[in-house]
Amino acid sequence: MLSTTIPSDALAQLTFRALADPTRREILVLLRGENMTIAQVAGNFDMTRAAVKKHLTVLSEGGLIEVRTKGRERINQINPKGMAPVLDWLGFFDGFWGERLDTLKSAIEKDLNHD
Amino acid sequence: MLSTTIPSDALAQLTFRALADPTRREILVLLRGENMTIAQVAGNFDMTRAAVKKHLTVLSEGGLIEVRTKGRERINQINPKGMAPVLDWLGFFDGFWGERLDTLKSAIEKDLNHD
DNA sequence: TTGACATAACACCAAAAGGTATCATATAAA
DNA sequence: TTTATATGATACCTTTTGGTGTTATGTCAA
Repeated sequence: MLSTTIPSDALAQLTFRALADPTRREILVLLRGENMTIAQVAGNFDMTRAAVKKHLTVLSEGGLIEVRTKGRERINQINPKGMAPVLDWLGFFDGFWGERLDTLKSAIEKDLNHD
Repeated sequence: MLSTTIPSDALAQLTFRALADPTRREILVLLRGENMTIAQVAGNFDMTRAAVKKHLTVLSEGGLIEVRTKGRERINQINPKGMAPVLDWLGFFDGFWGERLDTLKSAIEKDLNHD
């Protein structure tokens, strides 16, 4: 059965926006392995440090990373809780997906299997 | 446990982009209930048909909707399969996003069972 | 066939996004 | 203290995005 209330989208907007850029998603993949300073992140891209900093700011606004100061460095760290609004929004479609879809299901299943 | 292979992001880019705009997410919520022509979708927004058409094109490019012609009308219909690249990408972060993604997965799994 | 309607296909505009370059500031280290 | 380093902040440029308005095309119906 389909829900009738629309989830508050305002909460999710900044997160969706943060995820929309491939560089930012790549940064998340990097930070998944270890925390990094701005310079360390920038070392992985063919882009100025200032440009990387902008991406980090957007990620931070989207709640996907947290930044803590350590001396003159800024340590950027993934914030797993930040994905919650997106997952909530996707969850709104649960019933719909479940009712009709097979390809999506197999994608999810595949993921479940190699955990 | 963390995966080591980075998922192909090219596949997901158009989908993430399509989801990044609040109007487009709202359109998905609308289409979740019923299929609609462009005019019908536009009727739900304070925006010209042309503007709505652009959003529908982006959603289509992202694989999130499918359009079929019926006479002079274009019926826009949700394509749940289109969400798979996004869920795959999110699945890459299992260890981080943790329970919430698990919950989403189990909800979909549950739906699998009573098909 | 003719008229009404649903959409396509532009051209155009303003704002936002992604990027660079440059300079200032704070901190670690010599 | 002096010097090198890590970052912040600002200004500026270019491309993309979200939107409008107008005109053209195709299709249904009388």
